[in-house]
Amino acid sequence: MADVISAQGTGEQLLSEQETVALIELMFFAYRDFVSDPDEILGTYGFGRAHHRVLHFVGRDPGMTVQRLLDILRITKQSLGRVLKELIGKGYIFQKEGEADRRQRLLYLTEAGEELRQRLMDPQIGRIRRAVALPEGDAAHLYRTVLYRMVSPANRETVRDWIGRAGLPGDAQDGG
Amino acid sequence: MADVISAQGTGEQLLSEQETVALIELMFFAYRDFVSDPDEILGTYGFGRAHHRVLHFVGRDPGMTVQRLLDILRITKQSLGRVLKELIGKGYIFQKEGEADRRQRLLYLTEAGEELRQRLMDPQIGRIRRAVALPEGDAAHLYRTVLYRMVSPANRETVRDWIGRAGLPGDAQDGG
DNA sequence: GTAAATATGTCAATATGGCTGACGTAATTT
DNA sequence: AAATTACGTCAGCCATATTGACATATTTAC
Repeated sequence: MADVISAQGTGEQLLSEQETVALIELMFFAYRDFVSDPDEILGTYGFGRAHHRVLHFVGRDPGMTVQRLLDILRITKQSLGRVLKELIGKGYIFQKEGEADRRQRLLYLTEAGEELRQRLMDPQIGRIRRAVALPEGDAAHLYRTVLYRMVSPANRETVRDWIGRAGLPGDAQDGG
Repeated sequence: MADVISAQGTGEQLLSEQETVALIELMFFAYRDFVSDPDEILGTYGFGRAHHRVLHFVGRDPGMTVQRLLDILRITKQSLGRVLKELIGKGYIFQKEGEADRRQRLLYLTEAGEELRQRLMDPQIGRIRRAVALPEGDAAHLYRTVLYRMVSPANRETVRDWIGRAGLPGDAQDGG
């Protein structure tokens, strides 16, 4: 870590281009392997990554509306439609009419859905736990902070609201 | 950071499921935004994410073979074929017969290719630099370490060889 | 020197997961 | 009563991946 360029005088340093490129590529390799385990499992069910996302987020917030799911996934309702239909058809998700607003079709996981969601998540939990199990300080905290700061400022409030309960660092003062 | 479960007695701690799920989701959100800037630029060229990957990796290792590129990207040559043909056709990449082995078609960026690669990389460099510009210790180093440990052990040697020059931490003792 | 393996390219068919645009229905809000 | 919202669906298109098959040139192995 010798070739850093000093920055705003606040103690932070500007990463060299070479070091930053290494991080860009590590993002690619890490993400590739991060999704490889669930991908394999999904294959045996005839599902894809899109199904995983739906299962995961519905499981995290049971009773969510279709619109909320679309906002999180950032896809169109037509794209979601096919995936959702398959998940419902195969008995992993069911819908319930909203009580307050009967236009809504609130989303829930069936028992099979909960099971599959957990099965898909297990290898990722293991991978992350092992990755952050470092002797040097609080690696998990710093990792979370950096990932959070990778999110575009315009999206941070939404992300923060979603993650919420698991605790995020105080919002920093950068305009990325 | 209260609800951690102590682990192997080496000072590391096991992350709670809740905290780990937050990291899983942050991976998703961070990666989504991380690729959003290049995606926008690529659209104006009629290119997609696949073209970006090819431009990036060829630019990082000019003269690489097609096979080496396939190994890095982990796609089939048929998938690469179309993308490569478009990049060559539009003048961003050119091929040169290998001198030692004349079967090889070594890959290089044209000047336009170099320019586009840099243009696509710039916002990602900025995003990462801002994300790791933290007062708390060496955030970049820790971030790189964690990302590296997210890579499957079976792939770490390849990744390490690739990243190499930018310096990676000593290989740790986990069997992820 | 012939046979086998390697590096690359290409044709064809298929799957997944996105997209836009248009239209319809039911329920809620104004 | 009219406008808006929540949702679903049909149809077509695009990008990116897949498998399998086949061809060509070159290098390596026996």
